[in-house]
Amino acid sequence: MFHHIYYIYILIYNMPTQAKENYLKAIYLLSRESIDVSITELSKKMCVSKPTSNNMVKKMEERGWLLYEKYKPIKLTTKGEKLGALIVRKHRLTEMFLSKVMGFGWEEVHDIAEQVEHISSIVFFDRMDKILGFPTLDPHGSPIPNREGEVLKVNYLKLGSIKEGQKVKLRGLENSSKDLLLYLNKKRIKLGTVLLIRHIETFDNSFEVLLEDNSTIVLTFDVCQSLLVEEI
Amino acid sequence: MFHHIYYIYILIYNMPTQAKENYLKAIYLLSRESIDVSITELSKKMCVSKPTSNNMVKKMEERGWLLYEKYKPIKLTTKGEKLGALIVRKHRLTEMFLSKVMGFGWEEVHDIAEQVEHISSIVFFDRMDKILGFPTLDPHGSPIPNREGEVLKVNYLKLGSIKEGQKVKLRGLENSSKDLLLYLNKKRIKLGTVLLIRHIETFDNSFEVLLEDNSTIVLTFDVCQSLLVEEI
DNA sequence: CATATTTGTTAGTCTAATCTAACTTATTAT
DNA sequence: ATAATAAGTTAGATTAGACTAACAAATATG
Repeated sequence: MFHHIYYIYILIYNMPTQAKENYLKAIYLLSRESIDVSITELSKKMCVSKPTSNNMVKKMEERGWLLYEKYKPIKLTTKGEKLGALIVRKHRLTEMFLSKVMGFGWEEVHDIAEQVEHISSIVFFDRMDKILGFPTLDPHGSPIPNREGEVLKVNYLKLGSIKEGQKVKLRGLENSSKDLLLYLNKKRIKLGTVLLIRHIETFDNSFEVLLEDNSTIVLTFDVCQSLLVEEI
Repeated sequence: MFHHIYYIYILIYNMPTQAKENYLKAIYLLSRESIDVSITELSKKMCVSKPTSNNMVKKMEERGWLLYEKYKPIKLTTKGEKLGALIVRKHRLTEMFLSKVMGFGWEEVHDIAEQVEHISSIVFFDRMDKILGFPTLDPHGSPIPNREGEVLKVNYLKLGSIKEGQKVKLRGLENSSKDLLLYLNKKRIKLGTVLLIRHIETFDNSFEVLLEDNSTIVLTFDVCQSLLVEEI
């Protein structure tokens, strides 16, 4: 008689709250960067106390989204992995939509997407996807997981590992901090920009780079390590 | 020394949570319909118990959003009125965006907007507004409050109050329930549709209406009371 | 190896938002 | 005018998500 109510209860129980979605996303992204996700690591990423993340991890384990043993790294289950990927999918699709359809700059999209990603409507994101022509990369060159949570493996190199004289195209960013994005704007560098490494200064590892407009700019090694490129 | 922290605290304290935004919106909309908002009324609208809405109303009064005296109707303050209007603004701008830019049907937009309206980014909604060309009405003909929370007064008539022989144009809806919208879709009636009242059946008050394609449809009085029209 | 440091856990508190049960105060109807 | 009904309130409980203080366990370091 009350089977329906039972199933609805189970359904709601298994829906991540906004907070849990954020934890899930954090664990997912850290894992993807091959970082061991400890309770401490997670609490740092989420800006919460250790007991808070500890507690959250236990609740998420109960829901079958991850496995955790004291002092061992947190491991997402298949279910948790998929949930995490789908949140990242919503985030990156939104970023792409904000950029391509609504005309926002790549430095503006993250903060807005951070809120939009928690919208549950599936049709909403499917429509974005369709309007965008089913993109595979977001405005920062990061891959958009597909509807099954599967991610295209992209294999770009850090500019810092490229040799003098090489010509490369900017394909992605290792970190998409607003500061970096604004810096790149100022230097007129965007995805697809062609860079020729004219000289690497051995003293401080800074890169002298020639742009297509024949202007030369100098990038610190730190910045170079944030730029993912493809040799051309 | 800690003045900044104090101000940030005050700022956050004065930001409505998602729940409070929903209460504010409900009170705002009920007030606009000239309905006396009692604790009971509010609890019904919000689908919560009376103690819950009672409690919430007290908290909102503390924040200076409304005035309440036992057994008397809830009255929004200027601040509360504006906050409420701005949430409705976000909701209706979103509906318009979903309809005009993303191609959703007018029966689909409400549920999605219900979530999007809680996004705090101001630039996000301003951009929607700009892309839409600063619309004043949503896809159901309801007015979109401006950035100051001011609302254009629209003065449409209920179809039910129109006399036989009159020709009218559909301008808005008294209630935008999904059922009504789907029904109107089926009858091929949308905003702007011209209706000629051919005959009013005295027996059940049903309206025999001629459409521009020369087809005749019969609308119950209830449906007629939900249709806001302009005489032409 | 012993100690210091880092990591994780426990216990207890807090706020927001919800509930139920039981009660009080108005209003309405007979 | 009084009893019945509706409206509002109080008290106490719950859950999610956060905190601090204090302690325990593992790892790292001198």
